[in-house]
Amino acid sequence: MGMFERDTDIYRDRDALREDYQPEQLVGRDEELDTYQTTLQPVINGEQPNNVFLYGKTGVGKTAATRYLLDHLQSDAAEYDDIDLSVVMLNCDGLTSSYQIATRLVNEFRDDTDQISTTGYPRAAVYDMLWNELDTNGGTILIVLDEVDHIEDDSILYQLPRARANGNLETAKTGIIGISNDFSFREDLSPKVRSSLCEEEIHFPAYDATELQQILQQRADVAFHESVLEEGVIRLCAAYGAKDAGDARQSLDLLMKAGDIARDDSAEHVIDEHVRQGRTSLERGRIREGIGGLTQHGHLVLYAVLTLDQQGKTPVRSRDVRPRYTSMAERAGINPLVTRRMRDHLSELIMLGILDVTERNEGRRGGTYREYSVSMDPELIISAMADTVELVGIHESIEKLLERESTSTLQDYQ
DNA sequence: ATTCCACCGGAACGTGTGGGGG
DNA sequence: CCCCCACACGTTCCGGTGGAAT
Repeated sequence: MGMFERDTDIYRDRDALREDYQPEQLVGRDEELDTYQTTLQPVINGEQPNNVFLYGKTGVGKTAATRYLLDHLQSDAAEYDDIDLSVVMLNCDGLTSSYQIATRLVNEFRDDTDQISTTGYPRAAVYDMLWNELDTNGGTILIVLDEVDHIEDDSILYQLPRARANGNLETAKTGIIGISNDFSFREDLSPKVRSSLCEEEIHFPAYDATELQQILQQRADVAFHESVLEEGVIRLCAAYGAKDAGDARQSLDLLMKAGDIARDDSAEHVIDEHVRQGRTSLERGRIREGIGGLTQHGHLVLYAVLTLDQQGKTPVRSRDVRPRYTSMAERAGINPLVTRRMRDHLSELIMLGILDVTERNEGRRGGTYREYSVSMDPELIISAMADTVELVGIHESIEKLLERESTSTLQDYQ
């Protein structure tokens, strides 16, 4: 027997729980798929494709539906000699500008050996390269921009649909499929862009609890061997996704995590307890990821709120976070940021789900302000920070603070 | 209805970093 | 080598906001 043994596995096909798994049937999206299919029809007819705008919360099947239909579209298009269809899918997460999108698109069309840098060129030069690539490729080109709301300027969304009219493209017919979690993104678009990008709109509503359970069941049937899942596991995972507005992805991630934990335990069944452990583990990962991406100052601000929380001083308004933050910065030998900037860091921590905020208004006497509190187990955050953050002297301060917590002598920090 | 508080958050501007092309 | 470009992160300035107080 070697060092590695095959796990006696509860899984039949674990990949069925992965996000990129493509089930043969999409649950609960019949209407949306119908409309979607109709808007793609022109492609098969060899006409100029429609631009489509899909919106709906995360994990409601927008991307899945797109992949599903485009797969079919591509294989069906292959039946017709006069149709030359290319599909480019680009996730805009982490890309903030049209410029970034343009460079990525150029690279999508280019050989691995011929990639361009994502910075450095004049904007117009990148667009020229893009038109060039599109025209060289030719035919019908569908460009899917997933999470398109991450782009902060309209430019590419304005340019792409008009490229042909503006004489930048000769042969290629392009269609854009924009996918967004954020409906307000649509409102923020300039009217010209909105009318072209959003000529067809499809709304994906959140899954309800029943649909979520159906989806989980469908995947679980493939993923696990029979009767591995204990009664209630599916329901628990579905509830987890449902609390955050019908998010199937979250539910599936959790189910997979629970399965993995069960497997590590060499358990024969996945039980509620595994799901609960999975939740903590996912949560931990999320925090770690969020914290890893913070600036030094972001860490200091977080530390400030954490220590205040440990002293029972939360919820705390930004005004009262400030002195703690400055003294933290001093300890670390770093110049503290200006108040305005500190508030930005607080907001960022909220976006990451690490802090909570409530808006308060005391009117003429007190004015409006926000109160911050720690939104999850401080121990989790502290352990994540200990791993990802290097700030001389600060960890020690925190640890002392936590120890002294019990003896409640905290003058040091007053 | 109007005033006023306190701070929120947008916007314009500055600086440092890293990659371009010629 | 030079100067150009985009971008992340900060600072400065300031108009906006919503509800208690008047």
